[in-house]
Amino acid sequence: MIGNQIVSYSVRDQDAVFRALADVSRRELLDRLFAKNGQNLGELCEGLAMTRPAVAKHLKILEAANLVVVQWRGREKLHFINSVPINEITDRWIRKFEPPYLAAISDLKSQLEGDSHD
Amino acid sequence: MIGNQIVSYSVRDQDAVFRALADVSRRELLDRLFAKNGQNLGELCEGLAMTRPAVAKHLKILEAANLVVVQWRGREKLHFINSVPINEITDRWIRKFEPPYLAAISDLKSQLEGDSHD
DNA sequence: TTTATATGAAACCTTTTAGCTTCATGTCAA
DNA sequence: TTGACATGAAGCTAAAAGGTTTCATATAAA
Repeated sequence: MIGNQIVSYSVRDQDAVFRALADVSRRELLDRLFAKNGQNLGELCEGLAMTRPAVAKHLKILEAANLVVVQWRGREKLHFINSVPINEITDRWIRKFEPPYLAAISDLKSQLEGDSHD
Repeated sequence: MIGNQIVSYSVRDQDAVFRALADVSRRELLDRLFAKNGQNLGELCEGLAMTRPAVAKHLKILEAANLVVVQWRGREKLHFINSVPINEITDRWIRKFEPPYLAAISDLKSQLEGDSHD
């Protein structure tokens, strides 16, 4: 753990990440958090063609996949992006499907990040 | 187009890719094709706890997402990985969620590839 | 030409998913 | 302490997804 964020995921957990990313509404929520991190549920609902409980469910799934971490402030639940699972998956598929010189770049990237892989 | 492979995808098409990758059986099929490219349906079915029509359905979804391209040889349908959609998505999320020096690496990567982005 | 092989397609079933409505709980502020 | 606000939870419905069985079609080989 580094602060609140888990830094290494099992292959099993990666399934939750893939499935969480499969829904366009959830990707849109991540986009919104990228534009403005730390929003509460109410803010995240604004302008969406969905009810609040629906958004809450999506956020719960993102939380379960560790793509979003939360912090309570009084009665407000603030949502923050966690980029670690994304990077894990990105690494996996880069390594698998890119030509050698790109894999080398990926290795460099990992060294810069100080990751310990699998 | 470069040969048979489409090199640029719309945001709409990316949804098909995300959804295709959400299923563990389909990711396993991609893994198998990575280990040995150009397999036919029969080969891809071997040792899987699934019937042939099920595997065929999965491959159809991978095809629709352009993650797999096919080539007929007589009565055999050969399946090949297409890495382009993966790279598109990888790029998107790298750019969004990684710190600046990693985005810079991603830019370098793109230049090496000669991609024209969005 | 007949038989075996490789795949496609249709119909059906079950489970999961995405959404809703309604109600309950906890926290802040007057 | 009362009322407004922010969220959680339960129960329901409709649609999508993943799988099966059965049958049809096209190609290769005997």
